[in-house]
Amino acid sequence: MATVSRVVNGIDIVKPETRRRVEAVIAKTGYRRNVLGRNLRTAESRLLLTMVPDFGNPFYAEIVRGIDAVAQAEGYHTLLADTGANLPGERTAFEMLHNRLADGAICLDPETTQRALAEETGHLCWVACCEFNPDMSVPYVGIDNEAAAYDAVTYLARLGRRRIAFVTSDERYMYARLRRKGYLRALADAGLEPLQGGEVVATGVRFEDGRRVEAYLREASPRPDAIFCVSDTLGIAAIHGAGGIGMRVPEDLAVIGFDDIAAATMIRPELTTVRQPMHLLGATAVNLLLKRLRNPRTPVSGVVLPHELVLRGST
Amino acid sequence: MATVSRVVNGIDIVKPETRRRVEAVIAKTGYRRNVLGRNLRTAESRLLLTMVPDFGNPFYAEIVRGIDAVAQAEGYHTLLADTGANLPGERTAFEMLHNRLADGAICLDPETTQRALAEETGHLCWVACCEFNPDMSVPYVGIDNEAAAYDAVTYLARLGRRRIAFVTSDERYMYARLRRKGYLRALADAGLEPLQGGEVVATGVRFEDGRRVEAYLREASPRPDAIFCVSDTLGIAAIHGAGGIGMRVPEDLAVIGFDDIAAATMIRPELTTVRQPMHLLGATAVNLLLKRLRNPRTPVSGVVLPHELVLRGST
DNA sequence: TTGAAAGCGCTAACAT
DNA sequence: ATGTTAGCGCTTTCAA
Repeated sequence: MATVSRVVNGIDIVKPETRRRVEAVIAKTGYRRNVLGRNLRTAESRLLLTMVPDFGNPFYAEIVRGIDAVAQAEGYHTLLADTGANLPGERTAFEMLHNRLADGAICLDPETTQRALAEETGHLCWVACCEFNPDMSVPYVGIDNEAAAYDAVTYLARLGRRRIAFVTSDERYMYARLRRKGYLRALADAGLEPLQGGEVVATGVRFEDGRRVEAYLREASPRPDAIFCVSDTLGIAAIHGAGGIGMRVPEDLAVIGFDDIAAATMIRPELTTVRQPMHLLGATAVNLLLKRLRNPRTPVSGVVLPHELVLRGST
Repeated sequence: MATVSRVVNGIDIVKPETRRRVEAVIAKTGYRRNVLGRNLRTAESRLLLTMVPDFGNPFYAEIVRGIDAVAQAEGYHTLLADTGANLPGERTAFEMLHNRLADGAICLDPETTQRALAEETGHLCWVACCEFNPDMSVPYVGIDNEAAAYDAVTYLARLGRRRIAFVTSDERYMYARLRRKGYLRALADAGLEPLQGGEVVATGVRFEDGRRVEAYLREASPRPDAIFCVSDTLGIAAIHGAGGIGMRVPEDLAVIGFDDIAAATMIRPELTTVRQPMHLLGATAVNLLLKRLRNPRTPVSGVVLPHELVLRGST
């Protein structure tokens, strides 16, 4: 039994002849070691969990690819949990960490949920990605959302736009709150007033949620001459909605989105947006996590990655 | 120890007084049973795996929601594995089944990979969703892809279109092969010849892969007057590409996609497409899986769900 | 109704 | 270099 274990784990104090024999039997019987037993014994699974608030948001896809690429290279498996952006869903995922079903997790969930959990999780090993709160004593990686929004809105103001609307969604997300802050600061610095009634709250960032934006455009008075959205999906909806009521983009309405998902260049006009380094965001998150996993005493650290305003036809 | 186990599992031969005491201690000490130990003992995890070939394809999102909804209602957890549509990725996921880390799986991977695995998997419990081969002796749920494609192309022909192009992608997917078959049969029945050079093979079905479609449109000679795509993402790219070379949709080019993802109604013109009952597809898959899990001797069965041609502005 | 004991499959320490 | 033993945390007989 012990020798088989050594062979399976590649511990090389086994005599070649013995190893050969063991391998032969393994091949013949189709034996496979039960990972459950191993995990129970070693209290390690070499499995990482990615907690995604909404599987349907294309923004997360590229991040997940970044995560998977690094994790795989480091000999870890990855699995995704769709938490539905709520506490019970996240708790379920953390349960798996407690049970040592997974060694660590990367959490993309709203900052509010993260905070609620940070108190319960004790010593569990996880990092925050995209959504984070520097005060939370959890390692994180993300961008400077306020600065990014500031850049986008300032650009609109420089273009001469005066009535700049703002489309946000679920403000349980820190990123949404910060982008609003950046929006307001940019307005102030440009000497502009927030547009009356120009703060639109969508129910989420799925394409479907963009209907709310279209409704706003239809009814707005005064009409905006520019619109900054916290997500590309919403920005695309804004362009669609503008078309529906005969507003021309960008002549009558300039639109800026956020993320730079693939669909942003599949519409007309193409969407100006703030690009996030999604792949790198995911890759960095895993590296942070692995560092802590290998040495739990590694001090908590945060990484802020650069964003980039990508100019296209919608402005 | 045994009594605690009884309390935790809600076995009600425990004296109320004892139960109360146990619960008090549990609350005080923050004890939580280790699921790994339990799984090892019971050889059951109450966890289901969904194997997704490409996390970035929005088509899968709604299916996954259907899966999660039913699974949760039945007391199962679900986790997603991004297999990358390749054998090693899928094998890794199946490994988890072997290890009893999960009880069963729903597989959305290409039929070719599925088939390769069906031979290795032995008695593992899994079902095929969307992608399936009725001859494989694995339970499945999907739509009639050939008939659906036939309907779409026949509709184009009835519209008077004569030069109907076909955009497909990765033909490791059975659905792609079947849709091509439906396309060809519809042409034949309408007395049309396949358009010369009008079969475009994209590298995948992501938005990015749509560039291939745009290139085709730019260079095609003769130009098509209609185009049927095996995916909405590709259909959206076709509309985008048409705009880039001054072709009007639908006047110069009618476009039909496949799936009815949310983005289909976020572009102009909106995309005519073949709708799949995604939520139901996922829900049915779980039910099939659960039936087998509860009684492994349940005969292998297949379910074919109805599709629907949704008419919009692109035709 | 409760407790004691065995064992799920594995790995790590120890003894050979 | 190999085998023996103990024990990871749980559930499930079996006895009390």
